[in-house]
Amino acid sequence: MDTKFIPADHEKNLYEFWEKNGYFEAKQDAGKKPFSIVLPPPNANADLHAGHAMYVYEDIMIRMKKLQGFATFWLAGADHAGFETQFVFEKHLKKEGKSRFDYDRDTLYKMIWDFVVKNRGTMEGQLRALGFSLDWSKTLFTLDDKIVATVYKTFKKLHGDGLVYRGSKLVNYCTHCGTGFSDLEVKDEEATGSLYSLTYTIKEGGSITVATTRPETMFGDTAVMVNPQDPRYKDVIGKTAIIPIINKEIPIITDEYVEMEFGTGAVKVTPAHDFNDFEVGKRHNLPSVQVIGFDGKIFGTGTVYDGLRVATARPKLVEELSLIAKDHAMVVKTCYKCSRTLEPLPLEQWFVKVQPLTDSAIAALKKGETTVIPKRFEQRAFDWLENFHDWNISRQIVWGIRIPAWKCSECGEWTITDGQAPDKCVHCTGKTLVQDTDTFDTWFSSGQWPVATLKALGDDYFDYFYPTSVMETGYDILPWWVCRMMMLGIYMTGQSPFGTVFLHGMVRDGKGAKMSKSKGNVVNPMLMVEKYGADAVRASLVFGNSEGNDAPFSEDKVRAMRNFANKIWNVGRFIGMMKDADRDSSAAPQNDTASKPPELGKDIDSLLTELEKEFTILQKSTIADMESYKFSQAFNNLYEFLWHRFADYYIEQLKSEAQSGNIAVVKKLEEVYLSTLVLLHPFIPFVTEAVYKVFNGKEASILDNKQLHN
RNA sequence: GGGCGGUUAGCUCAGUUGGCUAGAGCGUUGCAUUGACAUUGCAAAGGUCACAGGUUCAAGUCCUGUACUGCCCACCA
Repeated sequence: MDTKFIPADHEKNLYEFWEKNGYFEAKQDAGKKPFSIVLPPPNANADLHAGHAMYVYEDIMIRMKKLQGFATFWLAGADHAGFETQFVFEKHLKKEGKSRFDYDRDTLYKMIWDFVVKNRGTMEGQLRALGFSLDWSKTLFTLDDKIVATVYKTFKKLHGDGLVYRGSKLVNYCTHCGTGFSDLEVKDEEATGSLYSLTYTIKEGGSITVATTRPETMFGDTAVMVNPQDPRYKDVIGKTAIIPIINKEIPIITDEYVEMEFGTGAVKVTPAHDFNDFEVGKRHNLPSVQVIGFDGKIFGTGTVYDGLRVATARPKLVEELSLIAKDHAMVVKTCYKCSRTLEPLPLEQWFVKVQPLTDSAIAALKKGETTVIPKRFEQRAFDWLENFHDWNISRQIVWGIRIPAWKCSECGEWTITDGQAPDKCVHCTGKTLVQDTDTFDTWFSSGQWPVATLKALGDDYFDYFYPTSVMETGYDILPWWVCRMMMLGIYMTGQSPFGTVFLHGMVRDGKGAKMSKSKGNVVNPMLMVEKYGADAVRASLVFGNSEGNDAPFSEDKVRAMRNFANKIWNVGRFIGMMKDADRDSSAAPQNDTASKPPELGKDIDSLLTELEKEFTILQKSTIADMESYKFSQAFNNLYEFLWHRFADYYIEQLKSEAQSGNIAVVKKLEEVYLSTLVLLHPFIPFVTEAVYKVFNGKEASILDNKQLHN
């Protein structure tokens, strides 16, 4: 054995040994209990970041359950990550001086496909480097035919059950990225904007002034609104206001929604470009006039403003009308990808009517079919589920699963299929059908991931492993993903897709600050693996943290854990040397103690008993802690025991005895040491397996150890 | 405006159902060492557990309030 544990000399070989010998392959076994986790599929196209390393909790659970004799299955997969990937690809195109508009749909799709396929191996290699015991023999991709087939089927079923409808609503639309988003994808930015006073002449005489942050939308105004209780405007209700420049006449109406104290107490109503106004418009049967296009430019006003972007039109209008502005703290909705301001635009989309789905998810949580750990996140799940709006699942991008809906050119109705192009319209039997150009929101398909994957592998897998045991992921995607998986999983199968939701925190830098490129504090986990080994990286994320809390990640901490791995290695090395010494001394002719059994001194005897006892308690508490998802505590106890009790105390106390040839002492040390390795293995698989092999032979694996079987 | 966290050694954090003489990692200081490991060992310094009340034989741990701080959500134009 080397004097140091050098991860690079072992990790790759050990991983290959496990993978080649099928240690990670799931097998249904009627004699065993199943334990399954579906890996949140990382973006196929991107490198792993520190957050992905937190999936170590899944590896810990899987390896522990394997050691306990369960039939385990950790399902690997990759996500096409629709918009995310297309966004990256477009940046890539831009570098070559091109844009998405230079290609037709099929070509663009094909190009992105090749781009993703080329990069996908990187991510998978990184998961391997972290030592994750994923079953690679059953890897799936979110665009695999069988997965897509399930997504089509679900959509059709939802439509058939009246839970999917086509609706024209306002959508937060990014005119730069060319797509709309769901509520969850919108990022609010605090900003100091300007609140302008905009005056409309009243036809019957006088004028009315409204307060607005977006004067340019006045071209699309279809009413001016005041509070019915407002004495100031008593006389103008029902009269007609005239929009400046275009001289369009619009009514002055009343609605309780107007806050008298805000601004001037009068509001312009633009149903086509404001969410509140859209609702007001519906209540009062106001027409909706769109004046901002999907390209972000003003149109249809018949003025010089046509063709101007909002950002250009606004100052121009402010100048032309000499509008007076006041600083105003406001929230601007921006694109979470490109950070540009979003425009609310009217668009026909497919919506999922969420209430029946959220109801069943809430019920599953209430009756404990699924439990959330840490508990505080369960409340959050309830809050989300109770407040979901109908879910817009259409995205105006190419990279994704195209929606299997065809519009009839004759009757204008939609025909939904489970994938194949229909030969005729189901409403009027018309033959000219055009497929929707939109694709599904990625979360609509990934929301079906646990069901779709197991179904794709075959009913025997589905029947044995569904519902899965644990869903482990970051708390940040509880609403996006976890809630949707419950909603859709229950809808598809009648059962919640997982028994436990275990949420981990965000990885922070060494100072506890959010990692971000602009701050330059991003720690690359793969670099740390190269430098200090996967065991060290894994351990550093678990050690001294509390589950569900954000976890600081720093080189210092990784180094400390590297030292621990090395300590484990050297304890093994020392015990190995003692064994060799015993062999040598018993072979020595002048050794007369070899003929009689070693007599344990009283002190030695009680030390060994004490050691045995201490280990037994440790093993029990480790199992109990892990059952209750207190992985960090389990690991900290193991660390403390192996280093500061076993090595610093017991070995030091028993050192001379062992060196002078007391076989019983060496044997006991070896026994407890190897048993501790088994408990440590889920956390730091490489060094434990490496040492285990030193003691048990090259072909042995600690994963075959039966110490934890019942 | 709501909701949820956090506030414990110089730094980053643990502290499970109240029993703590309050811990860890890193950092700091001193000593040790050619035979498992300097990626080491031994020892030490360092905390009125944010603040104010309360419950209790006993509170870092439970309750109430305050301050500061972080995150999430929300249609005031």
